[in-house]
Amino acid sequence: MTRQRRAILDELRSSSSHPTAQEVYAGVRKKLPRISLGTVYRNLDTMAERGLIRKLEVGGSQKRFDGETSKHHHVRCTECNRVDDVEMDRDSGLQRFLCDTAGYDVVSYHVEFLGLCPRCREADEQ
Amino acid sequence: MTRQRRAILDELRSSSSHPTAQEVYAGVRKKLPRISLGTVYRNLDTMAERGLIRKLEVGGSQKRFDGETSKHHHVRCTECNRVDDVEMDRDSGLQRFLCDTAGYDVVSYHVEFLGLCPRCREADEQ
DNA sequence: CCCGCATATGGGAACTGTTCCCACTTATAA
DNA sequence: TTATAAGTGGGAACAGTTCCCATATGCGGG
Repeated sequence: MTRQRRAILDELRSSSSHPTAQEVYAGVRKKLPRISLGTVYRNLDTMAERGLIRKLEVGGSQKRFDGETSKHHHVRCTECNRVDDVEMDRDSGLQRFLCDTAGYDVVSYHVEFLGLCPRCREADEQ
Repeated sequence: MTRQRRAILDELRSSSSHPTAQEVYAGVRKKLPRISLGTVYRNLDTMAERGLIRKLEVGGSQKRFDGETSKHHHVRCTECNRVDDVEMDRDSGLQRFLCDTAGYDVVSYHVEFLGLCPRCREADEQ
């Protein structure tokens, strides 16, 4: 656990905004100005593999990361791509489909809601 | 409706594999060898905007397209990124969450299942 | 406390998927 | 036809990410 990895983890855990790698990089640079972008990507990947953090499977052109590893779903703003959490019980109705779908060995699923976040809705109304 | 656009639409409609832009390009080139990749991207985007086709909001590094515009969900193989359809009733339980979630104006949602497709499962077992 | 070594880092080059630009062509309607 | 709005091909430019490698660092054993 290097200084850099620690800083990246702290940054992610203290953020509630599901940042992209570039946003994590920008944040961590305030404490470690010489950290490289490659290091940020490398650590985000290895920590995600080890289950310390979560790499979100959402649409959009950039990957997003989450310091909260418990299972939950997301809303993404179709305009600014901001991602927020959705509180929601595990839907047991969905689980029924996990076993026998197109011959797949289904191991998980995720739900993404799409809509306008409060900021963008307000901006649109003006 | 140009020759090129027609060919792209035909290619998509005759495929059940949710191809990426590059795969569509490869397919269309059999009929129109001089078509450019830019034209494929341009037409996929405009047809998606006009609702002729669908741009899938799935994870993975490449966008995928679907000639079938009716609402349905998807399974993606975690190994080869192949995408298949999931037959599933609209889950009215989920609809309840659409109105008041984190202040968002939610307009849609999608579900993506993740797992191993038959081919990859078989390959893994060997 | 220091050594050795596996592992990580910084910097930049390379890669992949996508978008953009522009001179030229084509579809469409008058 | 011809005018013109829209689309095309080719390639350059971009953004996000991964890779490479010489150097540096964390860490367990002596």
